[in-house]
Amino acid sequence: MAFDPDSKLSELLAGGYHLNTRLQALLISRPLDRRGQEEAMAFSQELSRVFVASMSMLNSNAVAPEVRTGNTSGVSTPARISASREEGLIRKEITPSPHKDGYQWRKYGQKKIQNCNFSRYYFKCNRHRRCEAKKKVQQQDGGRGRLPPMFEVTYVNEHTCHELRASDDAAARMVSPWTTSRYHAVAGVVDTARGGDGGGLFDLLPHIIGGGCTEEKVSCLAAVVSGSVPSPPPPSGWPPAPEASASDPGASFVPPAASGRSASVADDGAMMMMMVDDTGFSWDPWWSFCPVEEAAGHQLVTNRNQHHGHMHMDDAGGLADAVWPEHTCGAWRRA
DNA sequence: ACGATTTGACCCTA
DNA sequence: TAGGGTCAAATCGT
Repeated sequence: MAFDPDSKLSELLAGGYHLNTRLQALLISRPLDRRGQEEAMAFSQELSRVFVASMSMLNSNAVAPEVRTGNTSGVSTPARISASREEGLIRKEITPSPHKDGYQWRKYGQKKIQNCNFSRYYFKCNRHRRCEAKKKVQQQDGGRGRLPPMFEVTYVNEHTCHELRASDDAAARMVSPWTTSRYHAVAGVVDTARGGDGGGLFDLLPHIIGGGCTEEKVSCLAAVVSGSVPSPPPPSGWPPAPEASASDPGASFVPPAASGRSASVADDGAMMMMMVDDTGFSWDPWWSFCPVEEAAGHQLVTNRNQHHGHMHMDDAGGLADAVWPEHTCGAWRRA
């Protein structure tokens, strides 16, 4: 496939602009609590990454791929950057901090490499199962003594987790008519509240999502409905940790903390979240609402090991509107 | 119990 | 066939 650096750069910058817009929306929407700050920091980190990638692309346009620029700051900024226009988009960095790149990675291999004193480590992006971004980390020989060790990090494939997350989010709004109408109802309330002083929100939302309406619920709903769910989400803090609602135990608003887990239900049982992807398997958490009657008395099926939460529902296309309730029921078994 | 990591085996390619 | 890359069962950590 041909690689067009100009359109890629344009795409990158457009993404950066979009990120900034969302960061601004986050900053003006409400006073920032700790989680808000984490979200803002995640956006900021993502923006930094966009800048670095953009500069990398500009550099690669100006110089031959193997001509690298130096950096002696000793911080997480890549000391040297090179970019390849080969298919698969390979990018190399020499850095003292190979793990601080704003993404979540899962190690999937380690190999002793010939003529290298250190093993090579293999990582995959852990933000979305279908994100094909990978990286290899190889500590360089000669980094001993007083000098900090340096690592060559080879990135393979661009992150697609942002788009995958966004499409998951979009799919969440296209589920069953029941769900869609509930989304719209919540959206209307949230929009109304945002347009005004927000004072009516706590009065209205309980009629939609049930009693025990907490700020936690409202902010999460607002995030979902307004599309400001971080994409990609920060490494931590989203979904909010269960303890975030500890002050309101009656609400039991506990978002799924990990893949393969069932979600919880609001205290009247009107709302729940679960994790499904378009392959029919349960994976990263995303947010949706579902009539509790379909899930009551059921339990999410999970397996152990890397493929936690494997639960094949059917081959009817995953998240198509009409089959959502069916999928939901297929994903649950009688307790 | 479950997510993350380790690590030997296997696969692919030059 | 050797070496690099990936898989996946076993193990670890919380």
